[in-house]
Amino acid sequence: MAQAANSSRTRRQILRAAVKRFANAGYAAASVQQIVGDAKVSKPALYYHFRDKAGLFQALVSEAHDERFGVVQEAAARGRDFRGQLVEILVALFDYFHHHRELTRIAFATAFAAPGEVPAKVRYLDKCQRNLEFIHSLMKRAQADGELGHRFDSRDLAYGFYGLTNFYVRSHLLIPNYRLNRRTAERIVDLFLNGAGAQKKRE
Amino acid sequence: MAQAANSSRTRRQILRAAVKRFANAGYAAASVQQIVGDAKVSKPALYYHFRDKAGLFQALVSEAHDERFGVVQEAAARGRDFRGQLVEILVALFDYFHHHRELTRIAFATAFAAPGEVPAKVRYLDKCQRNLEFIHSLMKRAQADGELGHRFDSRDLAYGFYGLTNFYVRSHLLIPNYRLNRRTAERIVDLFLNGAGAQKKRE
DNA sequence: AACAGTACCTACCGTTCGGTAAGTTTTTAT
DNA sequence: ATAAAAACTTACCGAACGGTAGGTACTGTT
Repeated sequence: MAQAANSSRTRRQILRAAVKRFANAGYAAASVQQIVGDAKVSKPALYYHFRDKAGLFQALVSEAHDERFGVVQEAAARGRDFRGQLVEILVALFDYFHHHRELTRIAFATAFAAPGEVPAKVRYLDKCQRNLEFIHSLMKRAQADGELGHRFDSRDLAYGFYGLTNFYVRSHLLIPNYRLNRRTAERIVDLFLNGAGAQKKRE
Repeated sequence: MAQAANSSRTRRQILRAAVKRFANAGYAAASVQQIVGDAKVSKPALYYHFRDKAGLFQALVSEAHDERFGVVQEAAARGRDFRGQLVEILVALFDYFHHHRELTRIAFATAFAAPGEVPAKVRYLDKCQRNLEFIHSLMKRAQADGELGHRFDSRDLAYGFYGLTNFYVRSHLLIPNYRLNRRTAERIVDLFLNGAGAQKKRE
């Protein structure tokens, strides 16, 4: 073959199979035997491309987080005003999740997994923090620009929006019939900006 | 011994050890050998009290969910008005989570776990739905009573509040320095009711 | 032609897994 | 006193686990 090691056909097949297995069984319950079976390669082939089971998992999750982070940043750049940014971010996330359901499952499960369940190697928490910090920076800028009041601490706002978002995505993972489209994104942003108590449309 | 089977000393010891192991390692990675080791009982003692590993886990999670649901209902009954109900629910949940950190970890991890990771026996989804439906009923009643506008669908509101709540608890699980007290509860409820855009205190 | 490195393979390692068979002690019922 | 059920024990399965030793086929380089 003699391709670049990161895009070898075998490597890609292993990753594809691993996503499915990890998504459906979790890290601990997914066995490398099943993975190499699905990928139609031998076990040493897997251990040639990845240091161990943990390394395989890590490569998967790390790449997914980075890609998602990039998507969010691009979306934020597309937004005209603050509300537009939030909507764009949500739409982009919905789209990303729609096309990477299994990776998303893994990411969520990993975030909530018991400390000893998932290989401790990478600090997934850091990657999540990075996302949160980005949202936080948006909130701070919106407050500085006067697009957002100072009634709430910017960190609380970041938590609130992040939480709202996560929950909708999560619900969609569990109950896929809840359709996540641009209209949903706008509704969530309005709920966030105007509150449940708002009686009429924002002017 | 000859006690009621549900409160035998051995059984309680097994459950105590199991909570710790499942919370720290996840379902699949926690082994029954470790559990009986911690509990200082033999393996067949465990299999005497529980049908199998899945049954042990199920008993744990099921009881936790039911207890939590009861706590929420009692809290809601304590609230004077709608806002008070929401605040009371949050305070009660914060308190419950504070005293049952490990069980909470398990509950969250289970909710997000891959389908094949956790024993399929019980529909945990149903227990979560029950919680959501209860919140939903509060929202509907608040709308009927005029305490809440009709700008948002009651189900969206339930999702929103549930999501906000979950996220804060979750954050607290991951980053315990974020203190969850009554003041935090009130801030979250205000954010939910008035929205991030609100500039001044609710009258 | 000789060698080195890549990219795998078959076959197997020691360990640990969930679970059980069969026997023993303790408690309760008659 | 005795049977029987409950509450365990030690000792041990077979299967599956993650991981590896050692060999092989195929490049590309010298």
